[in-house]
Amino acid sequence: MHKPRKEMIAETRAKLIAAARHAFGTVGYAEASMDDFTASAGLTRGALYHHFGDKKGLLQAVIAEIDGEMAARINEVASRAPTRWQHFVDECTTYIEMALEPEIQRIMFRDGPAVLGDPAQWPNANACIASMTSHLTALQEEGVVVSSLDPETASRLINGASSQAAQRIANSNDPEATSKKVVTAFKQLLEGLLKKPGSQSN
Amino acid sequence: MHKPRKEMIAETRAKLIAAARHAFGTVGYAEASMDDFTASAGLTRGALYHHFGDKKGLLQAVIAEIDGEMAARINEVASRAPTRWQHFVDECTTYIEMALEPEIQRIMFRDGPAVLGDPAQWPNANACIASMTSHLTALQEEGVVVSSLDPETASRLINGASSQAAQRIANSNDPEATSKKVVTAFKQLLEGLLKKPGSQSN
DNA sequence: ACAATTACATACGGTGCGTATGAATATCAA
DNA sequence: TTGATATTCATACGCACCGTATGTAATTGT
Repeated sequence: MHKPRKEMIAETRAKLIAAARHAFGTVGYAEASMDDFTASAGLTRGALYHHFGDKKGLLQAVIAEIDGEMAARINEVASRAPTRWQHFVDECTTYIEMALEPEIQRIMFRDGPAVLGDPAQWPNANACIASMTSHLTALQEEGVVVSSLDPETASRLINGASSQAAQRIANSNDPEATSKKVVTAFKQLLEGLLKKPGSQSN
Repeated sequence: MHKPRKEMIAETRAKLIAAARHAFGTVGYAEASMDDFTASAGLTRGALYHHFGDKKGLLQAVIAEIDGEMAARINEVASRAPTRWQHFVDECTTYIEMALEPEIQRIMFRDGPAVLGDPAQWPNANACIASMTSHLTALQEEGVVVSSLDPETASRLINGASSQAAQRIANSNDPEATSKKVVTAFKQLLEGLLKKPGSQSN
């Protein structure tokens, strides 16, 4: 007896996910040959179909993994910030930073939605949104943010702006300069959520 | 002599674009068989490769056509609005409305970016953004909008939020109610761009 | 230890894409 | 008018990829 069986299974699953993640992140989902990247993991498509059903299933698994990592990074940043509002802003900027990585951009923002549809409907990948939403509700209760808006809706809109922000930076030929411009514009948008001192209940 | 040749060519190009647009908009780019939708236009792949090079080229042509229509609709709405700021807001909401159509959502926001990459880099499909950008610059010169932000950057961010807004409405099981929530949240974000009365030069 | 299940590889057929080739028609010059 | 040329599009071919069906070795339960 060399290894417990459950371990072997988890290992092959992990190898397949890792190989697929690399392939999807570099050449893209459509161009990634199942024969190729399963072979690069020392396996065949047989294993893939057995564990994940089909190519889409494997993409779902990859996305779930990445989403988990993103949520972890966001919660990590979440730990230290002076005010809750600053905390929220940091979450957003962290999100933008993560979206700068080509792998995340490609898998989570381009191929993922194209293959699996609206990310809001994904069952396993909404941890980041959930975090932002809960913080927004708290900010509303504290009276920092206008109470008229639905937190999850706002989170989604901000998310859309974030991904555009990241793409703009990533595709720029002067990332430093555009990064500044993008972040200031982004923060400016966020200020629209703040309750103005002179207004009541809006 | 039945028809001038140039007309025949334009006709077949139009037929191919129309057939592809329908196929891409319904079953999606990846699932759209070139044999199938060229046949539905009474042609074969031979014509497609001759005129558009490959499947991606045809997608580009479809996108260019849709982008032209979107720009036309936006400029149409642009004609009448009391203030320039209201004009800008109307542009955004019109954009959201257009993004509600499944065909536009699928082709312009999902398959398009997945196949052709960042829409900001598309050579032929930026008319809507250009319009919004020019209006933003005008608003800055009038002192309505804060001068610290780059107009095109802001337009892109707003665009990202808009597409998310549209997706949220489109995938809702109560589109009426969520539409209200989404639009209010969206307008709230836009207010972040407005210059506050009490502040100077920010 | 033997049956049954599981984990994966192999083999096969079908589909869709890109290219190379071919045929028909229009254009143009003499 | 006519012959040469170019253009439009169809047909034919090979290849890569995907999904399934089947086979096999190893592991688990009894």
